[in-house]
Amino acid sequence: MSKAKVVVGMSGGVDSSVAAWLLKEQGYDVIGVTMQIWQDEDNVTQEENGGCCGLSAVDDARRVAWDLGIPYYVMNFKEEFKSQVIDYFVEEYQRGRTPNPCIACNRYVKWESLLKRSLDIGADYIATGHYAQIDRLPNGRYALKKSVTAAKDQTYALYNLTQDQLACTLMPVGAYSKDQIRAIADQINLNVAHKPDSQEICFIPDHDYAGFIEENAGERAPEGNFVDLDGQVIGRHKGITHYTVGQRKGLNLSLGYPVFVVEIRPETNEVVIGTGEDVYSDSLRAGHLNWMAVDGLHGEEMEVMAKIRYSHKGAPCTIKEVEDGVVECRFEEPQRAITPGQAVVFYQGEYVVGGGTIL
RNA sequence: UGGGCUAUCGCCAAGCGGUAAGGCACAGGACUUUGACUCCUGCAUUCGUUGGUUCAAAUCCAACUAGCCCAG
Repeated sequence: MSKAKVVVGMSGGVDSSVAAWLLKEQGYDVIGVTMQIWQDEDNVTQEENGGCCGLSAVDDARRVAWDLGIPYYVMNFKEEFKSQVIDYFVEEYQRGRTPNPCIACNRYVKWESLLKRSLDIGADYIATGHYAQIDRLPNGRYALKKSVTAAKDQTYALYNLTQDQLACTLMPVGAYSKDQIRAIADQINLNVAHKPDSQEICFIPDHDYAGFIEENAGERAPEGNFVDLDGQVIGRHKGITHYTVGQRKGLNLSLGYPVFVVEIRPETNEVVIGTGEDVYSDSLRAGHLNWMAVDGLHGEEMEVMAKIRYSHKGAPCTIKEVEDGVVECRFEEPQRAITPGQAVVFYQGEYVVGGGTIL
């Protein structure tokens, strides 16, 4: 009988490298794959900390695969990445929303496209170096479970995976802490053992979001008014794409006390400004839902912990479906900067119940 | 054109003869999958200008300049 075959998405970083090694140790037939998703072949700017998907990725990943003695391929996913992640990212900002491109990338590129091609070449599973675990629950559904180290947990960015995708996915790193992973990398002499963690959005290495959006949209977001909650004009803004809810820096507004973005109104091209208190709110609505540990609410209310952004610790709230495909979430305590476009992910205990996009 | 008032960092603003508070903004850094939040650091040898009094002036005096208000 042949061993189960698994394709590991290798970014060249410590986590996915160790994931590949762990799977090999566990007896899988491991194939390393690096997804090429955004670089221009000719314009190779090697960033220092290379994001999750930097170009340096290929060299490092190939080296690791060689060291581990596993076959290695580079697959081109630029088209998928462009249409599913970059276009989405740009359009959301133009609509005055703040997208989370990593979630879209995970769902539509890393899983949908990579999984399909992996199955095409005869693989049984795909695997990544994410800090998350997958369990099959008594109700038969697959659900993400938080990684053993809460600090590194990445379930938030993976809430959108489907049952089919989860059924064919392995995340061996989720059972370890970051320190353990680095220790393993050291033990097996991986040259990437001390590579810094990736951070920031991988396709905008220079952090110039507005410039990137302008370049990809082919037009500059028009300037407009900053208004206060009473509708009084209090200044001019540089274009809606420069702002996100809760933002303080870069407003260039000197009112004597700190002010923050409370709301972005694409219809009128206004950015609403308020005090630190004005940016708190106790409820939200979410659409584009994806259910995980359960298959829906079926008209029932549910008590969950909800995370409203990647770094949020989570807050208790009750959720209920208020119309088809839309869930309302009422928090016990007001939450800061609930931002349209960001994901809200619901947890019960260690498991991801589901999630959606904040409306 | 008379009379009065005010001129201190990009904005607001302490200071009232003893050698420039603070807030906001801004910049850099830490953190970071929101250019988010938060935190740390920096940010007027100089007080509209020119003179004068004094050991010592942003603080007192004079003139000039600018702005505001009242009178016309």
